This record gives sequence, structure tokens and C-alpha cells, in this order.
Amino acid sequence: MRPDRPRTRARPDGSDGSRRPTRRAVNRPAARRSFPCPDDGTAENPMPTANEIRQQFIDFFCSKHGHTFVPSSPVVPWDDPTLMFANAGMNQFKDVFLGTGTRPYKRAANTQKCIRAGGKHNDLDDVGKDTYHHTFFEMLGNWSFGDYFKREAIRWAWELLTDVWKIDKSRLHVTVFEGDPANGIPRDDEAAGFWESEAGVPKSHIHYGNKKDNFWEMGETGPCGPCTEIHIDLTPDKSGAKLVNAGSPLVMEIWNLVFIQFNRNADQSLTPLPAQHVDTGMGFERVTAVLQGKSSNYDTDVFTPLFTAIRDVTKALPYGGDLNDLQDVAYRVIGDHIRTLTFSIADGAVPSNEKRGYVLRSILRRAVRYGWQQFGMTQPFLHQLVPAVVENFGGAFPELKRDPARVRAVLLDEETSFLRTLSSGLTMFRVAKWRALAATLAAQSGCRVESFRVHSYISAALKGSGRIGGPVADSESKTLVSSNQLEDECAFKLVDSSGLSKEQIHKVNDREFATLRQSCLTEPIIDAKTAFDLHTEQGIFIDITEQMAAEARILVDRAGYDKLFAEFKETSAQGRKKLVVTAVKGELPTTDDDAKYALAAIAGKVVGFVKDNAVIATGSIGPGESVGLLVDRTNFYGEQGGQVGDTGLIRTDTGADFEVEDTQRLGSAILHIGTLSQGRLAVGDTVTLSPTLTRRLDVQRNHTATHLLNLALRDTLGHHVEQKGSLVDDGKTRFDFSHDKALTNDDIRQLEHHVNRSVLEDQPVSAVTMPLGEAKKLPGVRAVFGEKYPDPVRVVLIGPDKVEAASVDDSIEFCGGTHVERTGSIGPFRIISQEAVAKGVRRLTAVTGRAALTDLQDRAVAVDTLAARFQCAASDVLPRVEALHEELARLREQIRKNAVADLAGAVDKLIAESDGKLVAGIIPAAGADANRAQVDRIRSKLGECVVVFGWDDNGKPGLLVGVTDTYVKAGLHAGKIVGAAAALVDGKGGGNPTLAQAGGKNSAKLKEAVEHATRLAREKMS
RNA sequence: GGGGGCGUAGCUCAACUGGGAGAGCACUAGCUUUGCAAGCUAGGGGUUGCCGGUUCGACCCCGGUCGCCUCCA
Repeated sequence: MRPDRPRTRARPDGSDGSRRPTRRAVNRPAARRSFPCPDDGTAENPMPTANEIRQQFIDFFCSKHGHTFVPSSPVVPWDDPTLMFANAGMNQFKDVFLGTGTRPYKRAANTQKCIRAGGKHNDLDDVGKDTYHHTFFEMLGNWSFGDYFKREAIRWAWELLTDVWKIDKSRLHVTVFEGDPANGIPRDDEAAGFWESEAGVPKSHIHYGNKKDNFWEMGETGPCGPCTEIHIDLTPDKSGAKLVNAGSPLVMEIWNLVFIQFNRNADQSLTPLPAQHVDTGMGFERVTAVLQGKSSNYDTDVFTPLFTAIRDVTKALPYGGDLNDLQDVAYRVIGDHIRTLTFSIADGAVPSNEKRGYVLRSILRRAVRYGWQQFGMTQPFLHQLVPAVVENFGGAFPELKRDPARVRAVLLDEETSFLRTLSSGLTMFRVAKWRALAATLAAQSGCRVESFRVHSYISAALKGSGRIGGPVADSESKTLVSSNQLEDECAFKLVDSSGLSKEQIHKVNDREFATLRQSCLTEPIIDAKTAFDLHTEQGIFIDITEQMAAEARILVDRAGYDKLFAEFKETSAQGRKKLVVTAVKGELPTTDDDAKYALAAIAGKVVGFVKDNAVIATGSIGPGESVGLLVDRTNFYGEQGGQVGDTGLIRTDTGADFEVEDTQRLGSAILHIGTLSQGRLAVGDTVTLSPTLTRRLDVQRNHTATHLLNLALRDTLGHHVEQKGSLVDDGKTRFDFSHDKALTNDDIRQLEHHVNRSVLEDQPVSAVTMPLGEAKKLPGVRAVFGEKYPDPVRVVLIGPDKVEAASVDDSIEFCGGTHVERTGSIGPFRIISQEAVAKGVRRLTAVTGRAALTDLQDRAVAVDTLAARFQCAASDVLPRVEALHEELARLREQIRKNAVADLAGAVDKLIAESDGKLVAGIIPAAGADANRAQVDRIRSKLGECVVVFGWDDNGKPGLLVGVTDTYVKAGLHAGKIVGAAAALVDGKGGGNPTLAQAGGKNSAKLKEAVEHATRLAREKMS
């Protein structure tokens, strides 16, 4: 017997280093219900662990009832593009049910890893708020492929639940399909009958359910059938019969048995399937909770080891199981999300900015944000939880043990980069939160908000330091400070329509926020622009913003955000470079473009035109007409694989010239896009096709150089370098690759050297076409990850002429593009720029051949010119320039010092001439800074005083007025004085009451201006 | 391909709407303390990424450029 631990909320010694010194008492509405079945641990029947429960299920079907154990398929189904994540136990058997595949066994059982997030089924938003939603869960299932059917499925399900697991029969209810006469589906009396005969379930526990609950269909057509569900009644007095399928947490479905009995035809009729299947699913976490007598899935040992790990890492107080406590929510969210992340990354997924990677990124960000706000985790911590997941689930899922270090590394990297932006994002949110509050308060009292300001402090309890503004950092520990260690100071005024200040509000921290929130009559709303900026600038997705808003009890303008985001997407999509023909009406012929790899002109026959997105297969075009020309065969290269389409000329013997500006692919057709410059061109005409040779040669040089660069990157930077995209045209090669930091000059030089060496070795370039499967096994082969390649695939290799001779040190790439024959014809290779293109992706742009030569020559000319100017060797230019630079700085400083010395003399003279209260006069021009310094000097020398300076800087007059506090109180204002004086020299000026400066255009009146200012000052001084 | 943001002292960041470039930590020196942790006082440290423009005056506004972050396609 393992009695339940008492739920101590605070540790008696209080010395656990927790960031939560106290917590309120247990508050769980439905918590810790004593569960009557099975008997909660006796000597013969100790409470089973989750791992035991899983094993018992598998053993029951595999050992006792002849099922084959089929390991869970990956949670990331790479082979099923229709599915983002595995989301049901039957996913890997879909082909069997559809009749397109078979298995060597007729009975199978397993536990299937499932993720419900981001797709049609999305439980992401519910995780943490209740006791049973998960993004990751296991589905226990047993299947029959045309073998046993309803009788055995029902009998065994009952046997497992009541005999093996000893669940109280009187608490079990079953549902069967009520039938759908309108669609000709009979009531499932068969199943109901078996529940009575095989399981002895009384009629009072057999319920009939409708199509929604008790009939299963995969799609519009295809296999389908009735299902029967087993529910458990958790009401204290077993009165739950009426709650079946009523959505009550007291009566839950635990097992769904689907009988795949019919095929739905296109005309909606049903025909019985020749092979009838059984597909069952039981939520592992849920049944574990039932068997362990827990009212929450999170109280089972599926999660408790994870919570222990979270606690170890975060130093938080223990999990308390409270549905409303934000720290307990954080426990559940993090516990759930770390399972999703660990399992999916172990199965090969990576957080990214698209598709399922995007879902993972968003899940990770949620978890990080909960850790940050609830546990003060300002350092990456999720990755530290990976071992706990591996430990707890590695037995059932050995794939977790394959490379946990990689999983950790992926998480750490992603966490680290998100933490950086989260910090500033949270500050942005806090400000927006206060602004929303201010706006609401203003609106309800008919005012507007004025002088709105927010500052954040490091909480005084943590640090005795004073105020620091904006995003806050504790630089001592070199870590960011979590926002729950921060306090805001927010100050604003409410001003009514007459401009009178009605109320001044000056509040600090979240408690004050909550108090003010109470007095709001309507919901404060975070404006759409802020929510939008949080997403697009800081990567704080809208769901996180909404979550934070909900916690502060305010709203987010979601509709406005959606609108902004839709517009944003629209403009982004419009940014595409050129109009690509994407769809045409009519049937496109297949173009034979085998000749594209050769350079010689070939002959072909015009088969049609594409104009206004329609295919025209007859007629002709006249001069000036622009079309997409279709020819039966071509040697023009259609844009593909990052290589631009060819330009060139297509002509007839009869004098028609069609100038090709671009060549594109559409399906298996090649479109020569261009304009007929003279003659007529008709379908059926024989034409000569000549791509522009010089351009094509330039492109080929760049393309082959791209392959060499790809190889060089891997050799120079490491094996993490993956191609992320490329663009090869006649002017350059542009290559995007995964690498997380800027390349150094050394890196660049090394890369250039690497490529140029291959060029000098004049290696042969060859291409072979081979089966894709075989090609994938070539040593060190380069392919774009995630790209679809044809089978067979074309492989381009540089160096060896046969694939058999290739090694990892050679460039081997899947590539359909055109290349030079030998690397020697590439000519010089130069990298001309690098930039960051997205997170973890960098872009290099390089030139070859003619462009590189031009670049080198331009640089040589520049250096030579400099060398000639300095009359030194080219290699001496740099030291000479540096010496000049230093000399310049020294001379400037000298001049400044001299000017200051002159100035000081002049000022001393003015002081001597003054009455000790008002110093005024013309001084040498020495720059505004130096003059200001003199004002300070006079002030410290004389104490309370007024200073008026004027100077002439090469014909431009300058004025400076300084007034000390006493005289400011007496009514003097430096800004006003200087402004009035500046008018005399055709100038303007201003400043604050104690110091102001002005400039003008007319130096002739400088003396007058100074005198005027002096007079103004003296008037009020006396 | 398109968009948004950021770049200020060694580090992390301020500078209130264009009006005298600052704080904390770090550093140096002195003082204090039995010692440690620290405290007190003083001090050094800046081409506000770079180039140009507008302005009497630019960290601030405008244009360009480089670097970094981020979102979308």
C-alpha cells in the first residue's frame, strides 16, 4: 500500500530556496475524491504504476490473445503529408482500413504516441486549465484486420477492465449506436447483444448514442462503422447513468471500440465490407488516472516524475493540483509540453517557422513563458527536463534513448533565442497593459489620458537598487530579470475636455493594477497594433498574448489583430519578385527538354501558345505579341532548382524572331516567355532554338561554383551546414544555409580559397541519373532537406567521373541544373556579401568568371590609385591611412585645446570686467560644448549669476545664455532671452530656463544681440 | 521576395515629444570592517554603428548603408 502523500503547501523549514514564500491553502473543487474502484491498494493488489498499466494492456492482448505488438509509429509522420502529427492509434494502419495495404499479422496492439496541436484536433489552448487535456498523449489500442469482430472485441475489453484491472462493474456503462434509418444504417443490436451475453452488462447500463458519438467515418467516402464506448461512472452514489455522454467530468469515456463494418459509397449508400476491422482506442493517461484512483491525469505517475524534475530545476514550491493557481497551471503546461517537445524532436522534428515546426516552436514558447513568469526561469531550463522524460518513458519508447543530447541541444538553442526576445516583449506587454487600463479609466470618466509613462523597477525585495528604466537586467549575474521580480511604476493624468487635470494616477506593481482593474466598468483591451507588434517583432504569438491578458483580467483586440495580420500576409505575398505563371486553362503539352544540358542550337516545332493564362493550340501570333511559347522540344533551361530560366532567340527560316526573356516550367511543359519581334509564328512552324550562350555560360559557372561553395562550407564551418535555398543567375550565386552566426573574414577567405583551389585543379564535372534510393546512400551527398526529388534522380559530381569513385570529400549533389564541364572554366571566385536571412540562416552572395574579374579589377584600381596618391607600395596603404587618421585626431584635439585656452582667457577677462552677477560679452568660437563648459566654470566660481555669450563662427553667429536657479525664480528664462536676442541676428533659438542657445545668419549684429540679451537679463535681475 | 524592430560606457539598459549624454553593475583609488560579504567617498571610461540631409541646435526627425533580432511569403 502506498498511501497518498499529504499535500503540504508550504514546507515547515521554509528553506527550500523557493521563490514563493507562501501559498494559499488547498483549493481544489473536486480534488482528492476517494475513488472506490479498484480497491486503492491492498497487499495483493498494490496500485499499479503507469508503466505497469501500459505493459499490462500490451501483455493482455499480445500474450493472452495472440496480438502482435507493433511499436508506435513516429509522432511525426514523414510519410503522410496529410497529417501534421500522429493523432490516433490507427494512423499507421490507415492503409489497411482503406484497403490499399496489408500486414503480415491479423491482430495488433500497441500504445501510439499522439500529438493534438496545430491541426484539426487542437487541444493546445486547453492544456493546463483542466485535469485531462494534453498536447501529447498515448493511445492504447488493439486492432483486428479482418479477423475477430464485435464479439471478441467486447469480451476482451470487458475482461481487461473488470478482470485484470478489477474495475467495479457497476460503475461501467456502455453506449452503442442507435441507428440512422434515414441513411439506412441499422441500430447496432449486435453490439448491444454481445454486451449482455459476453459481458453480462445489464440493460440499464447499455445506452444508445447518436451518429455524432457512436458512428465513425474517416471521410466523405470510404470505410466507416458504428462504435461502442465504455464509460466510467465516478459519482459517489453510482447515479451517473443519465450523465453518459453529457459532458460531465464525473462520467467519462475511457475506451472506444470502432467496428469498421461498411463502406460509404459516392452516392452515400453503404455496403458491408468484405473484410471487417476493429479499431479501438483508450486514452492511456485517463485510464491510468482511473486505475490509480486519481481525479486528475496530472496526479498520476505519468506526470509526477516530470513535476519533480520541474521542481528540481525551477526550485518552485511543489505542485499543488489547484486548477486556478497559476503556478500549478505552469506545472501542467510545462509537464505536458516537455513531453510533446521531447517526443517530437526525438522523432526528427525541429522547431521552425513553418508547418509542424511552427507548432513546436509555439509550444516551446508557451512553456518558456510560463517558466519565466511563474517560476522566474530567466535561463533556458526546458532542456534540463529531457532526462526526466527519457527516464520515465524510455522503457516503453526506446527511440527516446537514441540521442537525448541532440534533443537537449535543439531545445537549448530554441529556448535561448526566444528568451532574448521574450524579455523585451514582456516589457512591451506590461506597458500596453497599463495603457489599456488608462484608456478604459479615461473613457468612463469622459477624459483623455495625458503624460502616460511606465517604468519598471527591480523589485526592492530582491535588490536595494534604485530605478532603472525599460527592459530590466540584473547585470551582476548577467542574467535577465524575470518580470515577476519586477514592479512597474505607471503614472498618468486624466484630463477632461476643458483641459483640466481631473485625476492624477500614480501606481506601482501588479497588485495596484488589479485594484484599478476593479474600478473599470468595461474590459480594458490591449490594442491590436501592440498584439501585432509582439508577434512580428518579438515572436510572442497571439495565443501567448491572450494568455497573459487573461491572467491580468483584460482582453486583446483579437479581431483587430487578425485584420492587421491578414493585411500583413497579403503584402508579404505580393512582394514576390515576378509574376509566375501558376495556372492555365486548357491542356499543356509535355515538352522534351533533354537537350537543355547541351549548348548547341536545336530545331523544334511550335505546338501552341499560352496567352492570358489559356493554352491556344492553333493559329499564329504577329509582331509585338507577348506569349508563352510552347515547342515540342527545347534546349532552353526552365527555371528550376534555384537556377534561372534561359533567355535567347527562337526563329524560323521564314524570318520570324521570337525573343525569349524568361523560361519557366509549368508541370511538364516548358514556357518560353517573350515577344515576337518580327514576322509571324504559327503552330506547326519549325523553329531553331538558341539560348543566349554567354548568359548561359555565366549561369553555369555560378551554378558549379555554388556546389563547390556548398562543399567548402561544410568543410570550413562544420557538418551542421545545410542548404536552405539558392539562387543562381548570370550575375551571381546566392546561397542560404543553416549557420547561427556571422562568418568571420577568415572564414570568408578560407571559403574563397577552398573554391578557387578546386577551380585551379580543373576538376571534371559529371552527371549521372540513378535510382533515388541508391543515390541517397552516396557518401556525403548534398540535398536540400525536405525537398522532393524525382526518382530516378540526377546526381552531379565534381572531381571523380564515376559515382563509385566518389568519397565524402567530393561534391555530390542532387541537381537538375546545368554546369560547366570542368571547374577551370569557372574562373576566379569571390564572395561579395553575407547577411542574416532568418533565424539560424545566413546568406552568402558570390560572383565568378567575368563578374569576379570586374570586381577584382575595380578593387585593384582603387588600391593602386591610393598607392599612387601616397606614393607607396599597395601593401603600405593601410598603415599610411591609419597614420593619417591618428594624425587627424591628434590635430583636432590640439586645435580644440588651443581654442579652449583662448576661450578661458577671454572668459576670465569678462569675469573680471563683470559685476560678479552678470557676465556678458563676445568670446572666441570654440564649439557649443566648450562654451557650455565655460558657463559651468563661471557658475562654480560666482555662484548665482547670469551668463550671456556671443561668438562668431565663420560668419555664423552663436548665442548662449545661462541662468542659475535663483534668477530663474526671479523670472528670468534663458530660452526666452536667447530667443529674443537671436531675432536680431536673423536666427532662432531655445532651450530650458537655465541654459539655452541660439544661432543666426547675420554676424554683423552679434554685438547688438549680446547687448540686447544683457539688457533683458539686467531688467529682471535688479 | 516583402515587412517590423533594435544598434548609446566593458556589460545590461535609460534619456520625459529636438534643448547640457545618464543609471546599475564592472573597473581604479582612498576610507571603513578582525576577516569575509559588503558599505562609504572620489575617479576613469562615449566618434550615441557608419555616411549624408533638415535645424539656431540631432541619441531623437529624414535618406542611405552595415550589423543583429523577428515575422510573413
